[in-house]
Amino acid sequence: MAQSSQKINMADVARAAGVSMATASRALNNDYGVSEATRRRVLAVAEELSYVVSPEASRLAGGATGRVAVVVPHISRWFFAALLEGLESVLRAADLDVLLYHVDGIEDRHDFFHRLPARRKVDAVVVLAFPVGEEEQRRLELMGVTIIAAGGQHAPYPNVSIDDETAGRQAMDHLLFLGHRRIAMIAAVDPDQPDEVQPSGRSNAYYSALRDAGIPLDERLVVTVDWGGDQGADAMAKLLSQPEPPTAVYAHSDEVALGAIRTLRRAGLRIPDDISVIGIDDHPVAELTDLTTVRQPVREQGERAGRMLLNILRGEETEHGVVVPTQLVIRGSTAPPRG
Amino acid sequence: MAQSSQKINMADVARAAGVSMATASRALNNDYGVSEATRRRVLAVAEELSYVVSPEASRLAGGATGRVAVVVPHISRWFFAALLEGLESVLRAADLDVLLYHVDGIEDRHDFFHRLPARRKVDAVVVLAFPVGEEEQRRLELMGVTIIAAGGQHAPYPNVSIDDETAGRQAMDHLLFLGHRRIAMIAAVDPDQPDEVQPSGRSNAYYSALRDAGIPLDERLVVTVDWGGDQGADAMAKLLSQPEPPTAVYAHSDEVALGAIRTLRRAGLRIPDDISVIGIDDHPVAELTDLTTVRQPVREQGERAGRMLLNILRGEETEHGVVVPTQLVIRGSTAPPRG
DNA sequence: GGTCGTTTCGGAAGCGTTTCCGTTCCCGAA
DNA sequence: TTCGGGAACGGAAACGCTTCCGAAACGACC
Repeated sequence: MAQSSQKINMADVARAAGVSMATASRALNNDYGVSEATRRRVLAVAEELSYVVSPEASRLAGGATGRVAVVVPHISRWFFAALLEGLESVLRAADLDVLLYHVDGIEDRHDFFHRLPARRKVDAVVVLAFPVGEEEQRRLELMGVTIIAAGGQHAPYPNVSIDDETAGRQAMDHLLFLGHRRIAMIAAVDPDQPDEVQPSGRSNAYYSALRDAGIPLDERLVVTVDWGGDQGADAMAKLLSQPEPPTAVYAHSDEVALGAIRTLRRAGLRIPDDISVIGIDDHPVAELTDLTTVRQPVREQGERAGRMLLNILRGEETEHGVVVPTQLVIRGSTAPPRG
Repeated sequence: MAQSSQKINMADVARAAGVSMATASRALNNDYGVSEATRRRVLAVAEELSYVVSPEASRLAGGATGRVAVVVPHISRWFFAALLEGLESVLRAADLDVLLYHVDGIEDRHDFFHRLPARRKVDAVVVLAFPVGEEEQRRLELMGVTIIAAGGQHAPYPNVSIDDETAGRQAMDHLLFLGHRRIAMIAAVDPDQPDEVQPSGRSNAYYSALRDAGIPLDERLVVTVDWGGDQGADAMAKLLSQPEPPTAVYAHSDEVALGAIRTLRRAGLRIPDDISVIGIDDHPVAELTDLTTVRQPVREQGERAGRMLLNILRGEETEHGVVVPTQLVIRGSTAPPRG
């Protein structure tokens, strides 16, 4: 049994199976043009010799890399990590390797698109949760690989995401349903994504909900801040300093909502008795802090994106834009206004 | 602007730089035997042509892959994501690509080590925050690649982490300093890491702190649960159901502490007036929820691990075991016991 | 000025596949 | 019996790099 466990290659397999390398290659790849008998023989020999094709050589000679690049910002935030987790799971199940490219900050991002380190290293690129600019699009296409997007603003690529406006409406409608009329909004923007100058779906929801409810807009009740808990806290402080503070706060995300709550608590206000707060996302912490929110299936978005990619890679048809549903989750941070 | 974006290879670069491929290769790889002037010229041309070496060809010919595998569990938890973030940043700065292998659950993990998908695909493997078993060690070594660990139990590899016992002592000593004598511990274990049967440093800290303070151990004040916020909540409920509840709770992690707090709040208890709670980690949410905790520099651990790896890959000397310091962060969830 | 040691550089042989062209073989149709 | 056509298979040229080995250039030293 003590065989020379030297590095054996396809030539060895071919020889042992009594076929040419060409045929061996075809058999090993389940390619067209090999008789069933031959294929079986080759496969058996390969198994016997516990041979596996060299991915490097395979790729060099023209095959696929079996790798996909994932570009993701802010990876230590739950949302992005969860997205990544979902994506990775289906990709790896399909025997694809995931090359991680974390881009934080606008310049980091520029750098990435400028250098395109993924070039000729992957079969596809998945852009997680950020908009792709014109110039960036061009460079991406230059790579000549499949591209898809997930979890974010609709890129011009196949993508999966939630409907932000609907999610926002679910939150606002809940507040309105409870009887609130003086509702503030803490809008959060990602400072690293300047493209997002146009009003977001989550903001639109605020305006349309008020309009539909016949409540006049009070500009002072809208505060826009950079994304983040601390920013949420600051925003809440600003809101609180007004002559007629809101009875409810609609925050664009759970983290921002948590920040707002901290300010509220420190100010001695009770939640939801004195003021209601609602977020969006259903961050795991939301459950631990009894925060009412609108849940979006984050991991699932990553998974869907992964499956989409798989389909495309296989040359199959696939949906182009998938929208996954969101859902109101009522917890302890919202209640009817006092009175 | 419409340049032919054809695939260019090293031969093109060499030609453009007026050198042979051999020299170009050496220059691109920062190899020995190229004059500084030549090297610069080659690099400039490469940049100009936005050329990157084909990892496949490079590897095939005997070079390095320029890739490192990162094995990480629970990626959507802040701790792991932050670790990864730090690691990735230094690795990418060094032009190494990161292959992400997410292993969740014990079987997933076994599967990984059994198949070792990273085989021949990477130059090194970084194991993030989980202990490596005997058998796994063997298989890892079989790969013949560099291996390091970060953020976790000391593996038999170069690694960086915190001193769990010290961290625990910082938390316990704070509670004791405030005057608490009836202190409970909610110990958290990772259900996916059965290796961790031996008492952890965080637990040891509890016992030694009590001993040093001359406080007799009350077994009923120790609850061990699986890691997680909900589990923390359950543990707290158990603690609360006792005839003589604690005046302070030491939780192994911030998430667990938050869970405990939820139970406390729901029970109508006020924090820190009625009961103090302290966690470990300084999860971003801790700041938002005014949770006193012991901070560990997570991102930094990832970065240090990355630099260690870089050193090793370069064949330089490097420290074998790095311990980064932790620090007590006093916020609003702890106070002296009610007198 | 000649010899020897360094340093820098080029030629070319692989590395292990895939795939483009053929070639052979077999079978049914004419 | 011959011929055409398709299936099965083989030869060999890429694929893009690294590296061994030797050549050339350049000083330094005697």
